Amino acid sequence: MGRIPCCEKDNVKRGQWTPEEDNKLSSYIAQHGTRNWRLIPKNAGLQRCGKSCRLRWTNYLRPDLKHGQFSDAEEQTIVKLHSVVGNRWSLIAAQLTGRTDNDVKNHWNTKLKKKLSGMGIDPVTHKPFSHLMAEIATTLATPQVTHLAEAALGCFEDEMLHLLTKKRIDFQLQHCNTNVAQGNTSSPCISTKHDENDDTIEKIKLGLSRAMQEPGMLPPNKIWASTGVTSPNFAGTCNDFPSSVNAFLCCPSSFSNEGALSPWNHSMCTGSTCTTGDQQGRLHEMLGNENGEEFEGGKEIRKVSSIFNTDCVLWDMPSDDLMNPII
DNA sequence: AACGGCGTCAACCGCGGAAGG
DNA sequence: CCCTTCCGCGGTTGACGCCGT
Repeated sequence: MGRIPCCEKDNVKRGQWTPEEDNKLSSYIAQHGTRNWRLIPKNAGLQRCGKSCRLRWTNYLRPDLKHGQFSDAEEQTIVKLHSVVGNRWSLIAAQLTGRTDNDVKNHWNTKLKKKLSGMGIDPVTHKPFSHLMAEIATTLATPQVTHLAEAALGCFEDEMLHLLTKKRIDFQLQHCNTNVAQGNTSSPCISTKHDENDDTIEKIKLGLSRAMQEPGMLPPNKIWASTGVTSPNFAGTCNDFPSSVNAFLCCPSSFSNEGALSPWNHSMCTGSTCTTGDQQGRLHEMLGNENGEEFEGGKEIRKVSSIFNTDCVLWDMPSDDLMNPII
């Protein structure tokens, strides 16, 4: 049972490659090319698995590879493409000159995921955490919503509190410091802040509960169903949420019904502005024809042109209010 | 100086699909 | 068609270096 191993594990070296091994592999490939990886280590005089040789070549030795830091533009491209194609690293890497899928994957896992999370965006769905919470709420009956709100707040409390109370807390701290500086130590700074936070939670819960009771709450996730695309990364549009939820969830007017064709508007608009022209061109090139109707060789078809909306902001707050406004 | 925690990145593993007999 | 082999992909692991205590 089981799969035949790609090589005899007893006879192959594993772990880090030495410069000598790199030289052997590089010079062999320079002479003979990369046909038949299984034979390459034997012919090149390497005690390595063919698979290991391929990996070493494609991820490190290839002369067209770019080593070093990812630029801002590259990061933006990764985030945008990831929001469209998910963890298809080879596809994403193909859009970045000199980067491998391993590079992109590592960079995503070590840097970009954290950056997005720090901004209050779920790196899996590319939606604000709070948006997800409201989305879950729409699937529940009204009596359950209060419980949901409580449970969800346990998950997203930090982000929501940050967004909703940052200005107020900043003001309180300033106010408190001023009092201390003036010798007025009777001001209950800490307890006031705590009470305000509790108050904010109650307001959020109340708002969410009300939101769930408004008509027309269910977001139109027919976009994906109608095109046959099976994506767990559904996102509704801003306009489909009631104002009480929209207040801290959505982009403004640019999310028209046309914009709703792309569920990824939020991630496309990370930060205060959206994709630049030439980036859009490359993405269009990758995603399909000028009409944006083709996707990856026709395997998956849907409209993509609306991904590249401009002038939108992630929140209805200035970007410097985000936890970590890096993009 | 020693240690532990953490982040980064190269490398490995196993699976699925393509190609060829 | 079926089977085998090979390749590519994405997830995971482990080594290593840095940093704080």
